[in-house]
Amino acid sequence: MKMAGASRNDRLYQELARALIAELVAGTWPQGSRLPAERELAVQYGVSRPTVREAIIALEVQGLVEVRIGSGAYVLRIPGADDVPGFNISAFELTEARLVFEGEAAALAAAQVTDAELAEIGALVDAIAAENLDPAGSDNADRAFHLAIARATRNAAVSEAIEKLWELRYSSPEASLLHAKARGANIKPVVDEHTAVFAALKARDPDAARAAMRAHLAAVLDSLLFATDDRAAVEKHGRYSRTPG
Amino acid sequence: MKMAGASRNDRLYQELARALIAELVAGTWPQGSRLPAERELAVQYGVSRPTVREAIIALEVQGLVEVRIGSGAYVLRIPGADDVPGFNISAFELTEARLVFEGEAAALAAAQVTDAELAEIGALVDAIAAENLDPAGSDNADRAFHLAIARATRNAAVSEAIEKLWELRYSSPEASLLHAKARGANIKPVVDEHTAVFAALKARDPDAARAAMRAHLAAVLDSLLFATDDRAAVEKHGRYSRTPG
DNA sequence: CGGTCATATTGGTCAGGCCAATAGAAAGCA
DNA sequence: TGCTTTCTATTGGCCTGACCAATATGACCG
Repeated sequence: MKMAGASRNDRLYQELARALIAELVAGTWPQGSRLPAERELAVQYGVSRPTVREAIIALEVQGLVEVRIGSGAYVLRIPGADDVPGFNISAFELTEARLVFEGEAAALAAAQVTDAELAEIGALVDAIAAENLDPAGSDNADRAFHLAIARATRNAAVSEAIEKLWELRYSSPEASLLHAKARGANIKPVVDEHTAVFAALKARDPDAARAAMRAHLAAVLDSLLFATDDRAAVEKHGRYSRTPG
Repeated sequence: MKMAGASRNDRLYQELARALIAELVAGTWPQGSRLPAERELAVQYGVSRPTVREAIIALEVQGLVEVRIGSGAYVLRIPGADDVPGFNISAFELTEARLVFEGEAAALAAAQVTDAELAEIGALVDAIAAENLDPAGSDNADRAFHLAIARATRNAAVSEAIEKLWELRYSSPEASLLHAKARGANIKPVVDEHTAVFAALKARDPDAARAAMRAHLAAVLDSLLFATDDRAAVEKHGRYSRTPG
């Protein structure tokens, strides 16, 4: 199997799912049309039928296709085509907003976090480490980590607002694309940064938590800069670097 | 296989996925813990391993679990634990969140704001003053003032998140009720507070803007306290009063 | 011309197998 | 004793091949 954007350590079905989504975006199979049969896709992509099935299920769960027994898989929607709310928020804006907001959330959480939540967050740090071994892997653990901290503030409004930021990330094709592109550049540091945030929370030190979270997201911002040529974005950057107060 | 909530014409993996999610909700496998091995689940539920794999992939795509090769599937989050839309967000939580987030937004805006935006914001201060003369008046100008500042950050993600907070205010019956109740108690000061924020923006002083915005929302928090008997909420308050840094 | 039925196609599921990564235990070493 | 290395059982990843059920297609017949 030879697919663009693919990487090893990536489970085959994810690789295939990405390839199929790329085909959807490319217009190979228009909305409402039928995908090739599972057996056919298996031959085309050089994988087994179970792998094809797994990839199609991944698309199905995302609401991209609908499978009709005995008939085939039909395209429900093209990813990134309809998303009305997904304005054109750039990955920079998003990360800058997160830097500011999640930094404060971390500070609040440090003063509120319970032992149970600390255990949960600690486990997520490990999960992130595992997740990061795969350069093209998902960011589920990463997201869960940040949302867990937001929840630890005990303020539903805070966690709702931060969740909103993550939603924006996924609804903005540009943002999620650039993030994916930037992943491979900042692997090991990310683990240390998350560990630092966790340590500050564990110490229940609000200022340290804020600083650690800001440092982490500043690093993410840097990795985004490496992944783009947009000089305007580069210049815009920097205005969020300092710490508040 | 005998599972609650199952329906025919339902593919087996979907049925299984639902059952697994039910287990998650029931607490069978806590957050961070490992699910039974695929082979084991297959025996437990009387299905084949491919079906178990498909169900787990469905959970994985939804961000519920994370699969680590050679190790197992680990619970990332419990569905329904966090995704309870903000219908029960208290006015205190909301205002506390605004204090933190809008404070930072004001600081960012101070460094970015244009003369045109300053003129707009200045006009809104007057509008707020006029609005406050009417005890039964709306808070449209107030809202417009805060959103204008959010927009002046030049960061769509920031303004989206802050808009989200205002949406929560209106979608939460309790919050809007208490806000209405607290009106009238803090009329004149509110005008001065907004004027202070405006002055800091005009001076393009980020720290002053943050402080002014925080002071304003801290005052709102106080007026909310006067309007309630909830001692628990009163005690909870105060933890956001200090300025960061 | 329209309805019926046989058949090919397609997804659904299973069984069983082998490989690679992981993790925990056992053995070896300092 | 305590740390490192090695071995092995466990676990997920992926494949082959098969059979069943639902669907779609086209030939056949009234």
